[in-house]
Amino acid sequence: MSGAFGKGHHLHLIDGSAFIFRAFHALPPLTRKSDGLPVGAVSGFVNMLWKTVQDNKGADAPTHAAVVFDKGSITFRNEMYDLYKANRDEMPADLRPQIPLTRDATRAFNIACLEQEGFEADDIIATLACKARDAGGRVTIVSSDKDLMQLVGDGVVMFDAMKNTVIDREGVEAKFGVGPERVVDVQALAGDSVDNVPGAPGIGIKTAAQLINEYGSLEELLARATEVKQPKRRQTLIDHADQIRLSKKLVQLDCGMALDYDLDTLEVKEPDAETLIGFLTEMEFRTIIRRVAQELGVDAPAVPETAPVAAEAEAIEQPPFPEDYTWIRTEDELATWIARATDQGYVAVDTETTALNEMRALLVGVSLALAPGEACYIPLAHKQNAEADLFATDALAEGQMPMERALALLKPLLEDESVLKILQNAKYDYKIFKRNGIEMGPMDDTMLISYAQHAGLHGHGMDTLAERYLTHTCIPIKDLIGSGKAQVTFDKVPVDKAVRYAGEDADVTLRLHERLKPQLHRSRVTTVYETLERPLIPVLARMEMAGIAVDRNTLSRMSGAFAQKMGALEAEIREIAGEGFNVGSPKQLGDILFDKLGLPGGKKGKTGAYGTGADVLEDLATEHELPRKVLDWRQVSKLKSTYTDALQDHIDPATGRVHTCYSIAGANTGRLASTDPNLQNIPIRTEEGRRIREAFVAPEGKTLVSLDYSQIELRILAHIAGIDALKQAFKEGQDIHAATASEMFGVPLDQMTPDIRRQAKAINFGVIYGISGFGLARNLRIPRDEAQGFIDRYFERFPGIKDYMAETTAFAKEHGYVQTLFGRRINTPEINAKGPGAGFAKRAAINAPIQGTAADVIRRAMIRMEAAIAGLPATMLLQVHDELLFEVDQGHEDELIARAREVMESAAAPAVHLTVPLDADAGQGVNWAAAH
DNA sequence: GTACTCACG
DNA sequence: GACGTACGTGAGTACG
Repeated sequence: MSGAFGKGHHLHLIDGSAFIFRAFHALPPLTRKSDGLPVGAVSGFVNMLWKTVQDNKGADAPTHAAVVFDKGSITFRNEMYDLYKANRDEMPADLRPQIPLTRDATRAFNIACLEQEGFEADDIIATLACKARDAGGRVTIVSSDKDLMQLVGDGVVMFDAMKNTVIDREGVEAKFGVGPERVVDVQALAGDSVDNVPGAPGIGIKTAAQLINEYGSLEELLARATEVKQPKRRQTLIDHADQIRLSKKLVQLDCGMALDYDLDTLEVKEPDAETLIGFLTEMEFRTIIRRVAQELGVDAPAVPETAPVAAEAEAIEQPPFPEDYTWIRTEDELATWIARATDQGYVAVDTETTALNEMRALLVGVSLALAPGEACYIPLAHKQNAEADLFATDALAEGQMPMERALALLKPLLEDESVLKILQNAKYDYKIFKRNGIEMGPMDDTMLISYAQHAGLHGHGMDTLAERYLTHTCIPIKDLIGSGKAQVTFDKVPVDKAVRYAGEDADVTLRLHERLKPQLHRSRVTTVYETLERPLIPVLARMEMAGIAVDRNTLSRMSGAFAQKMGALEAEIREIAGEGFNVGSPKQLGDILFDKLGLPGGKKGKTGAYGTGADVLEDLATEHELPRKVLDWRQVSKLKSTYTDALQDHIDPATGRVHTCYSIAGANTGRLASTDPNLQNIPIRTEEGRRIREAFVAPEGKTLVSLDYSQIELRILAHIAGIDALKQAFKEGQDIHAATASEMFGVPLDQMTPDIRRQAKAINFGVIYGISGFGLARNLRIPRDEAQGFIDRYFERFPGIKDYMAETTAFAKEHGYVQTLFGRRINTPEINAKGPGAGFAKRAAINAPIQGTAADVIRRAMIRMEAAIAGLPATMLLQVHDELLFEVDQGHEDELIARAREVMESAAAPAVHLTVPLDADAGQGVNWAAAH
């Protein structure tokens, strides 16, 4: 492509500064091995640049490209408004030295590198985009910065490299509610807390868009401000007209700045291999060197191995992912791999099965990895290709050894105490092997290794981890088994394809282990991983496999009764509403309640739909009889569909029991989560719902025993925040909510009323959740100032709580995470965000150490429980956050309760000495309702 | 697939 | 000084 820039040309403008900050914040700190220079942001920047270049090699490839940077922090905007961007934190010390290196990187890629003193990157991008567009070419701005959205239009789009999405005119309208040409008007009104653009106080993007759409433009709006109906808005617009005009100037990008560059100089050029490799070698980016060298068709130079500072060297040697892996067909071949694994003392293992549910899944094959790029797959139960063999689809495919022979060979390896088995989501494979007579151990789990370090930052599934830590995209399982109706089980997958997929899984798992395991130490969560995560794998596996007996007849009878009740309610509702409608549709219900019946109630934000939640209906129930009926219907409907119907489908035909699946790494705080089915939300709060627990039964001759921690989160709060009055109340075994009320309101305990106690209870819970006047007011249905008064009094009476909240928030802001008493880390990446997200993050940060510590305590109890009740005819079945449910032979209930209580009440020790006692309440009965 | 609603701690 | 708010989950249903 040559000649002056014009029609047919395509210019890519990459927002370099945004790239750098994103890289810096998204990646763990990485230093150059030889001298410790921080290079994490450079590494991320280079990876993103390389990815952008590679992804854009298709038909729509750019003919011209440039990376644009900010230069200096003082721009012409500061002359207009000295507070512009004044709220920006200073650049982190680790990032500063990396800035020039990112310029070097850009030049090494042979991409034009643009910056100009006194101008922001945005202005350079604006000027070039306008020029290119006016010359008849097309422009793609690689950025997700909303300030650049004003440039979108004919021939100009944005590309969000993170989300991989194109932002065009429609995308802008979705974000701002107006077209690109009015974006500055909306921004001028709404202001921007990130850039410290003042805007109009009290007006956000929503309101701004509405005003601009109504008046056509900002100028028109300001000129006719006196016509605005809402008095508050009108006054704001009149009072702050100058400030709004200034804001517009601040957000308006300069399309006509004098540039030192010409579009034609931005023509895309192939990078010079020597220069680029040279730069990367200097940076010691081994992985990317290899990839770049491969792409450019040159040999990758070896980066001299300097002595790593510590064992947790970051840039691990990573060979490319091979096209294929080894297909193990014979026992001899398998024996060779097993011998090598045994010899080296570790091996990554993965199983392929016919289902996600381990109770029903059948083993189809096993893969092993010994080193990065070196993995094999042992197919065991693949079916003959159905198309090739129409009449014998049950026949096994060629090239597989007998299942029992393979398992007999694998068993000694998998059970070898001296060989570490590395798995992703080990509980799954552990159960599969267990069902095949193999008790696997010892194990490492990359999912849990990631969770211990990165809870709160991202998910811990293999695809996510591979993408993030290996920059590798895994073969999607859908490519093999399809999706939806056409989905097949893994045994129908042709073996050659399965080899590639399964081999990759084991390979990725091994590489993730190499990458993440050494970092456990650095994050100081090794003990968390080793004492709170890993030991839970076999414990939970055994609980899940034990399952709990559920009586189908009880559920079935209840379903019938619920169906009748729903029918009756539906008839009544139809009568009252005067027409039939789907009560289960919030949309239709909203139309009936608010449009047809004209009940008071507003629309909700995002979708414009009416809110019809229980709290709304509850308020409406005083005005009309319909909402109450709907509430009743909803309750019954929920119980039927979610519980009495759905639970029946989860009864395993083989065991007659329900086997839930616990996810260890599901909840950020360290809590477990229960799925398929969720047995942690079985009703209890209403009498009718509670009866569902009667269907959870003890088999003949056995009893269900339940122990639950009493007020564990409040106790932990009292300990952490050092609230003597609360601690004393717990030590004396007082009713804690009554004691709180007594402290707060000065009411003696013997004169306590249920209502005062109820209010204190709500405050106690509120404190754990990161209280706000608004939230408490809503919960107690009292005026907001009254709620705020309660909170103020609470803090006055228990100043330690306020201190705890302030200290926790400050810690989170400084470190980006909070900790439980046992050292569990919960990352809080949003804590320093501006805007409404900050409130959420703050409350989550306050809650996480409390909820997380309680989660740690019960984990410790569960891990110790098996040994403590060994010898008793008892089994631990379920965990519900602060409750453990057991099944025990009749006659041994008291012994079980005594031992389990001892374990639970002493679970914090010796790691943590709690200054409050932990109490566990016990119950027993023939079903769960009776046992609680 | 997303939004809404509601079950639990 | 306004904004939008209780913390953490999973599942069923409606709807585009």
